[in-house]
Amino acid sequence: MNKTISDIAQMAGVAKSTVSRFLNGGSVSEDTRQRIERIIKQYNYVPNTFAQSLKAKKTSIIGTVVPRLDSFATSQTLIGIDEELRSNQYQMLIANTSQDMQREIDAIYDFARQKVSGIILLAAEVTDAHLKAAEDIGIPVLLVGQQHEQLHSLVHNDDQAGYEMGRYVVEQGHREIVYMGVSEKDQAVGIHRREGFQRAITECGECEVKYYETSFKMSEAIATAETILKESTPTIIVGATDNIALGVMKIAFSKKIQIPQELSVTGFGGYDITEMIHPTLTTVKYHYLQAGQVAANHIIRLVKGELVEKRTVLDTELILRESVDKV
Amino acid sequence: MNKTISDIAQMAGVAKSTVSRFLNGGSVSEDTRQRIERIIKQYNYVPNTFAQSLKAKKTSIIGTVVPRLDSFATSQTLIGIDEELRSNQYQMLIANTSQDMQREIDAIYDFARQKVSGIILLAAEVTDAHLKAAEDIGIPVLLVGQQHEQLHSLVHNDDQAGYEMGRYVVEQGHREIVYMGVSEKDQAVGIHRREGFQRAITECGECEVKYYETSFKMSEAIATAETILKESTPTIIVGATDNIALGVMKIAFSKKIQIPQELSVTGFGGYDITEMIHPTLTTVKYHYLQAGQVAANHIIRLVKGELVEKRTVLDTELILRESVDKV
DNA sequence: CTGAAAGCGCTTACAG
DNA sequence: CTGAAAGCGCTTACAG
Repeated sequence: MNKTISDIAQMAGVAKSTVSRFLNGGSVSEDTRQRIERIIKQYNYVPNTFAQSLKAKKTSIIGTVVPRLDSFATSQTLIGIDEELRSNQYQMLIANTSQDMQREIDAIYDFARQKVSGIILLAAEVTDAHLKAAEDIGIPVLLVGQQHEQLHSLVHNDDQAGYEMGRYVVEQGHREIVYMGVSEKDQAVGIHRREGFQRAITECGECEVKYYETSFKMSEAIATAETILKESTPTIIVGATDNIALGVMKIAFSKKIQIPQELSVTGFGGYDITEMIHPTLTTVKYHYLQAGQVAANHIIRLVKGELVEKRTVLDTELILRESVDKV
Repeated sequence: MNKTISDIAQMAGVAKSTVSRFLNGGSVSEDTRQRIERIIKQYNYVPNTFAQSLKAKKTSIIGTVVPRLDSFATSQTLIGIDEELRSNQYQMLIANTSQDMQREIDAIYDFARQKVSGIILLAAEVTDAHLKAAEDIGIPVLLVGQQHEQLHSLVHNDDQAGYEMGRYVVEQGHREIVYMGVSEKDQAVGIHRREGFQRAITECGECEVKYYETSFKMSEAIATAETILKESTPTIIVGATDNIALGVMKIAFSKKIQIPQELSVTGFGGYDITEMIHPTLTTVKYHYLQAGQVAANHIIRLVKGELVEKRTVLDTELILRESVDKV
C-alpha cells in the first residue's frame, strides 16, 4: 500500500535514481523537480527508513540509557535531550535498565546493533564493563552525571553544590551538623558532592560534621534518619539528595519535631516537589533540562566528528527556602 | 567489521539460506546446526535488524506516545509497558509530545513509517485526528487512560474511583464539599471521575457539592484554591488529581489553615509523593504499573491478531490516610 | 542533468 | 535437509 521510490519514479516518468537524487538534495532540472515534487505530495510518499539505513549503515537515532524512568532527574534530562534532538532531526531511543547494571551493558550493545549514531549514558556508576562496551561498539558515547577520563562526559558541578551548601549551613550558625550521603560507587554524589561540603566545613575551622551513609531510597533514608535522631540531636541534617531530605522531614513530622525550628533540613536536586511541600525545602538546584539539551548537542557534534570538550561542567544553584533556621 | 550472514555461511561451509533457516528456527541437520552455532558464537554474529525489517516489512517494536515524561502516571505506565514488552522480546519506542496535540498525531504517523508493529497511545484527549491517524496507518492501536468505541482501550475505573471517594467523604460527615475538577475534554478525569463522585453525593440525599474547574498544573490549582477559600469555607476540598490536592495543601499551609483539623483534602492518583508529605494524603490509588503491563500484553496480542476485549477496566483503590477528618 | 546497474543484508518460495 | 535465485526499497558510483 505504501508507495516506493520506484512507484514515484515511474509516475513521474524518471528513473528512481533521479528521485533519490532529488530526495537527497542532488541537482535535478527545474522541470524534473516539479514533477517529482507533485507526485510525492500527491501520494504522501515517505522513504522507507529501513532501506535507507541498510544502505547508509547508520541512522539518525541517538540511544539513551537510563537507570530508571521514575525520577525527576531522569525525566527532566530526557525531556531536554528529546527537545534538542528533535530540533536537529534526530530521534531518541530510550532504554530503561531498572538499575540493573547488566542490562545497562546489554543496552549499549543492543543500541550498537540497531546502528544508533550515538549513545547518551545516564549512569550512576561507571565500571570496566561500561568502558569496554563503549570501546567495543565504535560509536560515540557521552556520559551524563558522572565523569571518566576515557569518555566524553557532562556533569553537574557537585563539588560547587556541596561547597555552597556547606558554606550556607555554616553561615547560618549550625554546628551540630549531620550529612546523610550515599555510596562512593556513585562518584558524583557519593564523593564529589560530599567533598565539596567537607571543604566548606574545613574552611570554617571550628566546624564538624558527622557523616552517615544511606541510599537513594526514601524508605532507607527514613530508617537512617530515625537512627540518627535517636543517637544525637543535630541542629541540621543535610541530605545528599532531595529524596533523602524528604525522608528526614517525614520522620521529623512523625516525631513531632518542628522544621525548621527544632531541626533544619536541606537537600540537593531541586526537584519540583521541594517547593510543593511545607515547609519548602532549601536545596541546590541542578539544571537537568539544560543538561539534557547540552548532552544532545554534544552527542550530535561527536557523531558528526566535530570537536567537543572532553568534560563539561554545569553550574548549580543554591536555593534558599523555608526548611533552614538560623541558630 | 560486523559479520554478515554471508560471512557466517561461508565460514560454516553452507549457503546463507541455510544459516537464515537455522536462525529462524527452521529445520537443519544436527551437524549443520553445530557448525553454524559455533561460528555464530565465535564471531558474536547478530543479524542486521534493518535488513530483516526491510524484508519482513515489520518490526518487533511497539511505539508508545506519551503526552509528557515528567509525570508519575506516565513513568509508572512506561515502566510497566517496558517490562512486559521486554519479556516478550519486543522493544519499546517512546515519543514524547509535550502535550502538543499535533505532535501526538505526527508521532502516530512517524511510528507507522518506522513500521512499528503496534502503538500504545497515552492520550488525555481523543480527537477525530487521532481516530483518522489510527485508521490511516493500519497498525493496531491501543488507547490507555481514555476510551473510545472505535479503538481498543484500557482505562482505570474512574467512575468507581470517584464514587468511592464520594461515599467516603459523605460518610465522614462532610457537607460543605468542594470538588476541583478539570476540563471535560479529558473525559476520564473531567467527566467519569466527577460523575462517579456526583453519584455518591446524589445517593446521600442531603448532600451537595460545589464544582470548580482548574487545570493539571499545580500553579493553577493553587490559584483556584485560593479563590475558593476566599469565597467559602468548605470542610473538605476534593482535588481531581493528587497534584491539585497538593496545590490545595500548599495554599492551606500558607494561610495557616490546619489540615485536616480545619480543612480536609483528598486527591486521586496515589502518587508516591502523597505518602511522603505531611499530612499524608488520602487518595485513590491507580495501578499505573499494572496498566502498563496489561497494555503491553494487549497490544502484543493485537499485533498477533489475537482477540482482545475492546475495553478493559482496571480497578482502583481508596487509600485512607491522614488528610481527612471526621466532622 | 539523467539512467542502468550493482549492492546493502536479509528472507522466502522453489527445486532438488 | 539444502542451495540458487529473486527481491525487499533504497543509494551510489559510473557512464552518457
